[in-house]
Amino acid sequence: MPKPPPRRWRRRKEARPDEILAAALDVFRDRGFAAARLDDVAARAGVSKGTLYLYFPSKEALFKALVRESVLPNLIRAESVARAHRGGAADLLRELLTSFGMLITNNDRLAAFPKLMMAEAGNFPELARFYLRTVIYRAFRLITAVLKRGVAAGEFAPMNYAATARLAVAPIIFMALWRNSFAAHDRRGPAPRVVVERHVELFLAGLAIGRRSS
Amino acid sequence: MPKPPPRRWRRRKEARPDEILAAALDVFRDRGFAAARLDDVAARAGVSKGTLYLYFPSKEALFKALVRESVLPNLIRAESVARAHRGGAADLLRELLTSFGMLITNNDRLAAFPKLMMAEAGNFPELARFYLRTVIYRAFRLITAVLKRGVAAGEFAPMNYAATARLAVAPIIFMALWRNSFAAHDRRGPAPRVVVERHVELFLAGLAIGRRSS
DNA sequence: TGTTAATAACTGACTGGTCAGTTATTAATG
DNA sequence: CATTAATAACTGACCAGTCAGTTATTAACA
Repeated sequence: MPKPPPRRWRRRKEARPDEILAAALDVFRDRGFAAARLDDVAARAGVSKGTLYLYFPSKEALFKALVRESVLPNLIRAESVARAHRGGAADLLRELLTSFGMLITNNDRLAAFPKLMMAEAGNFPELARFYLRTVIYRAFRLITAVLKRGVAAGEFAPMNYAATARLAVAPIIFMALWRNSFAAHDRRGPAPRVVVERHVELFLAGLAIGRRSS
Repeated sequence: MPKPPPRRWRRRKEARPDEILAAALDVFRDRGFAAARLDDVAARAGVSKGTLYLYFPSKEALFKALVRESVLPNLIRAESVARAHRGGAADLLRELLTSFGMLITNNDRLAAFPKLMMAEAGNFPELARFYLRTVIYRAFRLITAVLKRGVAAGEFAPMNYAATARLAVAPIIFMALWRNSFAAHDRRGPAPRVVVERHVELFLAGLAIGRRSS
């Protein structure tokens, strides 16, 4: 009796894109954009390399799609939290920074983006401009709005907004980068959560109207 | 009349290593470690690729030599500043962070290291461990010592040292990374110097004994 | 309802190009 | 003229993107 020929693959037009994106994010996270092999992405997605190109025209397009699907929704959620918030600016800022910090220290896949961008911006300027416009400027705008709200309400001392907005996120981004670079070799370091909490505490203390530092 | 055969190259055993290192740092800075071509390094050093291998056994060895020659001396200088300092811990910390910030925002070549390490640590774990041991832990140890000095003197409130040491340098590293990734595409951003100054101000204000933040 | 023609999802071998590291050879120097 | 710094051609491995061919699925028809 002739063996029934095993089914070698299935048509799954709907499910492919998401599976490919998930696989791509994992491989990009582990190896970086340039060093990631599309063969590996395909293998992880359970598909052949040719199939990748049925759904995404290039490696770069794959990356842009990832930013839109994985990063942007979180930023949009943060914007709506800010819009809905009714308490003080310090409270809102604490909430935004803490949840950003938790998100990025608990979620391996999200933590990959800062590393990917920092690492590859130089060699893929188009990707850098895309990320800057789509994510970074938008995040800075959100933070700046909260800072201004706080100054207007007399909660925060007057400040250089652009510089301070960068300082609000810098340590959180730093921890995300750390997680994807040195954390694997660093057994002594403090838990990322602790660093984030300490940052929020220190940052808000510095922002508050009151004693001068020197 | 026979043309005098032009001299095609010179023997310069002493000068080569430094010239090669300088060229390598430039190329690594511009393209990252993995994407840097040794052909480019050689060309920039005015030498052929084979010559590189007379002086350095591998691309990785080239990088380690760079860390030892370019990064370490600055760290060692900072340690001796700290040892010699006779004023308060806040003063010393301000001085260390400011000069670190100035160094890294004014010196293109030094600013390259954080980017290189963050970008390549995943794919070159041996390099990551080397940098962690040789540079990062040593820098954390220095900052921690200053923080402890400040707490002992009653200048700073008690704290989690490991977390706070990371927060002291995080924004400065962040600016170095920014400089090598997004700065080229970012016309609006504040001057790095301003961000560093603002960080030092904010950080020291947060550290000081006094009002609680909430 | 079983057979077959048409379609489109999917495969994987291949191409063209890149680059770290090697080696046979050449030329500067003492 | 022996030594060795330096060259440049070479090798082998790697990988993004392509495309001719294969197979699952659907639709038309008997």
